[in-house]
Amino acid sequence: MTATDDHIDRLPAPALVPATSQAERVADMLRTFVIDGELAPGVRLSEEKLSRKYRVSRNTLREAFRLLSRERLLVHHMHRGVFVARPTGDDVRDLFNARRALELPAVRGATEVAKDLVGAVGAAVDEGEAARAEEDWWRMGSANMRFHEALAALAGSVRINEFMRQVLAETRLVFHVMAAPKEFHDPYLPWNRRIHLALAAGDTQTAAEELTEYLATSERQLTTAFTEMERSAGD
Amino acid sequence: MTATDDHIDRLPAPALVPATSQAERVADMLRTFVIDGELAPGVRLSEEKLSRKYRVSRNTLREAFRLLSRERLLVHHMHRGVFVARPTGDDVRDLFNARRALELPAVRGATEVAKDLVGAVGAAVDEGEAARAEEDWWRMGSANMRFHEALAALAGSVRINEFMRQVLAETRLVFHVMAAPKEFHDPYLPWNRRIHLALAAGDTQTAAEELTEYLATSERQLTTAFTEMERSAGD
DNA sequence: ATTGCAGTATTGTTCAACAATCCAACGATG
DNA sequence: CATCGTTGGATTGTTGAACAATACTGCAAT
Repeated sequence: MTATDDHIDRLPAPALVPATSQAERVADMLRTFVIDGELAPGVRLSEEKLSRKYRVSRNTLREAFRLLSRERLLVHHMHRGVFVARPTGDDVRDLFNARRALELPAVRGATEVAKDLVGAVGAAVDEGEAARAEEDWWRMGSANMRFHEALAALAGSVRINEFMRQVLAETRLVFHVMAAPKEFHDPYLPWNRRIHLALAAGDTQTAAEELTEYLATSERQLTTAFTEMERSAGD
Repeated sequence: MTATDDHIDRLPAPALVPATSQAERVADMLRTFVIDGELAPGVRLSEEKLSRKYRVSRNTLREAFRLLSRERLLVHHMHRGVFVARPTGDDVRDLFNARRALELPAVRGATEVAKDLVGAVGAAVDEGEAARAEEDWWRMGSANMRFHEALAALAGSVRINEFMRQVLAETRLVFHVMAAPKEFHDPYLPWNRRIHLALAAGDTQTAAEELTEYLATSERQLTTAFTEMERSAGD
């Protein structure tokens, strides 16, 4: 042994050794189900059925529900149960406002930022194009989410990162409300490429302009589909 | 009765009639305790004692714990219990990064925003000065938080608003780690006034510059105090 | 068509029990 | 003296059952 214990200090922080609880595991599972669309927006999650299916007590299940409700993926109606969130047109507008507030400033300030953060943006684009080549539309959607996550990460705050992940998860719900996996992501891939190229070249101005258009176009596309949908549904 | 039911439609939305649950009430109470500093950072919250004191079952209490852990006000250590979060110097830096990312762009884009949002900013400043006149330092701190909350609200997203509230609540914890109520808020009041004046005049450029300085100064003040503190504590 | 009133199903909450784990104290060992 | 097992006690993790409170359904009455 050496005289000092410096090696110990270089080990990963204890927070990285999860030691996860049952409630968190269930929450993780449900979260992926919701994000993947296996649990459709609006469906009710019966405490009894779920607790029996996944062999956890109702109490533990309810702890998981609380976590996911705080993330807006589930909504809790008193004495009625928890439901998979069903975003409305107003939610879509709010989500895009939030994304503009997060992504645009992050891109604009990307000059004095570590290069590996920009690299992560490019990696997400690559991943998206690879998925597109294999016609794996689901993976393509994931890559697109990661792309925007990487943009927000340019701000350099883990809290912002977490919040952005949440916003994107909710955005994913929006896509599930109106089943349209391929056509919606398809035209945006080259846009992502252009944004990354501008970023890598240090041209944050162009990157921000492209992103602004991107978001406006995407929002318009979604909101029109939503208002159409809500008009026909809630006549 | 009239022929239509339009009056009904104008009533407040059902979400505003909370019908709150026990767990949420307990969470609300604990949240204010933490924010007000009645529960000091680092203290452990015993399930048994708290459940007996507030006449709720351990399970209900645990639901409340989950909510507050998600807000970073409490931290959950497996098999050890929940503790009031004790922010570190890294947390302080991250919090200020987040605030810069949220507040500065909101201020810069405040031109095409509703006037009442800017009005809310001014109201917070007034409140702060009124509190200062009465030497109510605690209320002054609250007003300062509301001021920054109002700044972030210029972005026009309820999700951003909620996130900002969370960030500010955590920031409040930082102040409790180092007990210094008055001296820390005191010099910032005139700064707030200048920022609001610039905003009201439509000079978002000046407002953003002032805010940038404000945040940098505040962060420097806190981080130096923190590193000093952590150096002496964890030698 | 609306209102009033069962009955039923589900959630809200509590309680008690046990398993799993951490922690502090003690002693053994080198 | 410092370090390392061991042991016992305290606290959390999780469960299952029970009961209360509430929402929903269907039907009868107006």
